[in-house]
Amino acid sequence: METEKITYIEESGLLFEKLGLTRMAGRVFGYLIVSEEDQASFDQIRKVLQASKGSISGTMKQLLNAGMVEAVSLPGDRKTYYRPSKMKISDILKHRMRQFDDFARILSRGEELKSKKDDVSEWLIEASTFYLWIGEQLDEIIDKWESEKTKIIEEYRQNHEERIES
Amino acid sequence: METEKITYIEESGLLFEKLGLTRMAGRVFGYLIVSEEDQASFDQIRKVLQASKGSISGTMKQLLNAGMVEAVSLPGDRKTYYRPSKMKISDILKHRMRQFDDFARILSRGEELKSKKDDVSEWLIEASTFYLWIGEQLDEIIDKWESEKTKIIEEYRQNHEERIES
DNA sequence: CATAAAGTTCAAAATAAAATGAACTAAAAA
DNA sequence: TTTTTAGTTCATTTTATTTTGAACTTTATG
Repeated sequence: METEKITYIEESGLLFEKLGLTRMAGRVFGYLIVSEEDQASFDQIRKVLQASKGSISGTMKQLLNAGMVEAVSLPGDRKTYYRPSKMKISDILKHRMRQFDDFARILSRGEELKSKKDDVSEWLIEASTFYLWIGEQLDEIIDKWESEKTKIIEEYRQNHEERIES
Repeated sequence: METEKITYIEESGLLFEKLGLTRMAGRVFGYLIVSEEDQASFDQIRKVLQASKGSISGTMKQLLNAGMVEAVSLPGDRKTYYRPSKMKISDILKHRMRQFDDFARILSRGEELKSKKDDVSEWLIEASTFYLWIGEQLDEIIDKWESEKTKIIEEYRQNHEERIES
């Protein structure tokens, strides 16, 4: 495998770690992305990433659970193959936004626990309202994306090409 | 301190951990929120949370760095006091959105590294465009929030009161 | 049915992250 | 200037997370 791709796989690992997932999950996802084959077998992944079966087994479970990869099985072949799932990208965002809901909730509960109303209380109300509101707005935006994405992607593609040509 | 508040502080710790920060940072933030005093001293925080000076020192640095708390000093008093910062709540969101930029970037770079263009490539283009686009949309929404927040908060407040009365 | 390949499980080992505590620095007060 | 208080630093310890590897389960195939 090309050095560039190996570097890429490691960077993906580091990013996943930053996002609160595991490094190995990032490596597997990165590998599935840059691999030229449609899918990779368990053992192929294990060999490329030089990890143990146990580690790959646990990682695949994580990724399947997060909906980031899909398992593929073929008739007449007892192996399991994996590929990046073509999940709705907006679902990842929606999922991540739940973190904001949690944050909003804790701010709002904090406000309720205070007996004295001061400017921190004001701030807490403002902040928790913001997250409630932004959640609603985002739902609308995501609907817009789903209905107009072909057009939007085309616009971005043209912009990108212009930049390359110039 | 009331049991409820102690529970709250611990829950805040757990949430911060889930968000990728430290448990202690969450506890300190939670405490500063529910404390009835305008600000808390270093040693007061240390005592309430039963932690070492070293731990509090490092945690306060983290929180100051993340812009979540502010330090206050008073003339004729060598202590440093801390309070939750009244930062623009939308800035926290903006900051968190950088994670999505990173994610978009790695998807897009993965697409560039593939020599074969297949449906994973298509998906990568779609996904990375989505994050670019959503970032722009969010900036607009945040502007809207900043200019209309008083009105929006008032609307939410009324809704909340209605729910309580009924 | 017996064999072998493909994965899973889980206890133990390795690694990483966070907290402690003691020695240190800075700055106000006596 | 000396003392005291407030906080920082950092090596060590504690705790939590990840990985390994060997024994086990499952499923296909001769």
